[in-house]
Amino acid sequence: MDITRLRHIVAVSDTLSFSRAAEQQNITQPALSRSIAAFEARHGLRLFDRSRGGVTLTPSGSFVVEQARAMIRASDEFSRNVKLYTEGAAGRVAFGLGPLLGSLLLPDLARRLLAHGPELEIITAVKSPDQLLADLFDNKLEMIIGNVWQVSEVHGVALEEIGSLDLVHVVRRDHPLTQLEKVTPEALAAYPVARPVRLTGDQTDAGTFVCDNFHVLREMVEATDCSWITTPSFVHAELASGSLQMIDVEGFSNLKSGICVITLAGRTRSPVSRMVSDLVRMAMDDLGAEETASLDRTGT
Amino acid sequence: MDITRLRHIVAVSDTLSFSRAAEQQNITQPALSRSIAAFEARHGLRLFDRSRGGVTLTPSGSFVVEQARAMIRASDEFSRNVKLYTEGAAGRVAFGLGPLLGSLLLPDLARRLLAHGPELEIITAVKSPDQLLADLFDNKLEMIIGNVWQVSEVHGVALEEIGSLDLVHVVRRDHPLTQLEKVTPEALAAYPVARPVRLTGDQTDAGTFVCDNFHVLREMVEATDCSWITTPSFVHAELASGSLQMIDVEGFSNLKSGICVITLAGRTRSPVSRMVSDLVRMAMDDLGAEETASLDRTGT
DNA sequence: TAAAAATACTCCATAGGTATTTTAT
DNA sequence: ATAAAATACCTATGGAGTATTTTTA
Repeated sequence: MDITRLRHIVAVSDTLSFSRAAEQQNITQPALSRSIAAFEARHGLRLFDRSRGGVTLTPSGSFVVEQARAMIRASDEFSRNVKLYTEGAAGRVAFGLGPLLGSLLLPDLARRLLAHGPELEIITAVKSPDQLLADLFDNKLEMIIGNVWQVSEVHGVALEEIGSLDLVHVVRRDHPLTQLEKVTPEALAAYPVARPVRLTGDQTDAGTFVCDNFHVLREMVEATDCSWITTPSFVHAELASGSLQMIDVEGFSNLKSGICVITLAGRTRSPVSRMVSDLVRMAMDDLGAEETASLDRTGT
Repeated sequence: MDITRLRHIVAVSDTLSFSRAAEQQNITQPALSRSIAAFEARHGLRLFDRSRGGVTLTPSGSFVVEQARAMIRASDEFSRNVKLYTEGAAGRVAFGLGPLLGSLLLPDLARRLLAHGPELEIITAVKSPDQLLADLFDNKLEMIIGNVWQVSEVHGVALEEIGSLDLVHVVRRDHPLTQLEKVTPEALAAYPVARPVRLTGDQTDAGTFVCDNFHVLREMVEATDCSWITTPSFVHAELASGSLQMIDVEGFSNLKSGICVITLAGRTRSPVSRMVSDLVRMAMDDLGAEETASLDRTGT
């Protein structure tokens, strides 16, 4: 049952003329005549009476046209949906992020995504790396936006670098460490550490505060003696106001965190997810530029 | 967008194997591979990942399969509806009948029609012949089941005989005319006449009662001195009980009314209407046999 | 007689089949 | 090494074009 043929039928019904219908359908009149005749022969129905003063719909024709319109609507909708999906303007994607990237990117990303297509269904999960990986292997997530080091040793996944974040140590305003030109690791170890995830091998001489909510971490660091490794963009306002300050720790200069898209190896990605990771890449680039500017400003 | 191709896609999605899907779709594996590849190439989407341990759906594939299922449902429904329509088991027909045939046939006809297909939409109109013809020319009715003489002189309509009804004069029990072996037209004219339609040229010496409801007419004749021309079947019970009696009017012996299907000339009829007129024909044949038996019984 | 649909023929795109190669486990 | 998908090559069906005939108002 070719949709084209149904379009022919509806065209004749609309124009009540084989010639005009053919023109409208961009085929010749004989081709259209044959198309209609083929349908009539196959189904044993006469759709149109061609006689005195033109073409008229038979009751059968009227019935078939009604059915055909529904079919054509379905077909058009199919084409439209597939096209939108292919363009990344429709469809579903579920992806995960770590706490830092979630806090840093999601608000802005959500805005961009919603503007990108009204028929998108975006499902995000902000969790710890191991939970994200479990969901990825469970096919609950199509991709993870994460740190390179988190998955570098995991097998069965594919990594695609999409940018990097500068990482710096920050502490509260008037923290003793801000007095030092260069902070040694030993000096740093005298103060508690704030972290988004528990790290095996932490030297917890002075205490560790773990929280996967970066917004909470930020406020917490402002109010305690904790040192914290974060990206300048996320504490941009605090650095500008001075409520948080960067410190220069020996051996941690120009620390960067590679950000990548993590997917199951060998899996083809959806257009939507490509669109999302492109948006993330752009957001990262913007952040990079911003960060450089911000660092320059703070540095000079 | 060929539905066949969508069926191929869904089959692969269901079996997760090109070979098995091909078998299920009654084509060879290479043909199916090409079918899928063609879709993928045309839309720039990869539907399936063919790799380690078999075939898996990509997110795109999952999306397309979902859309395709809707499309296939629509297609199946289309085919089903057209098939049912062609068989006369679905669809709509509007037809008209005169008062006699309406009263005589419709109750039984309705029963048969409803049993014939649950997806039928039957619209009937019981009106006077001129109103029926007007509706026919207005395309409000597809056909009329009527008397031959009602339309014999009308142009633009086609007649198809489907049977005939015996007509007899009846009067109430103990009516003076029942005393006569043979009733002359003059004797008849001494009593009022019951009719379903007003007739130009009526000799209304003794009065005329016009009502297009045959059931009403029947009761009315039982209670008055009216004579009435009707078909024996419709007053079968009354003849048997004796509350109505046939009279033999000179010049009106073996009076018959030809019944026909009236349609607009040159118009192709719907399968449903053919089915309906076939049922009417059968009902008429049944009535004919019944009537003959009845007449024989009464006659002897 | 003129306009419109049907027919005759030809061509070509495409779906499908058979045989074979490639790939991945 | 084997099972399954992809490729190569061929065929045939059918959809569409051009030219022409038939129909009917």
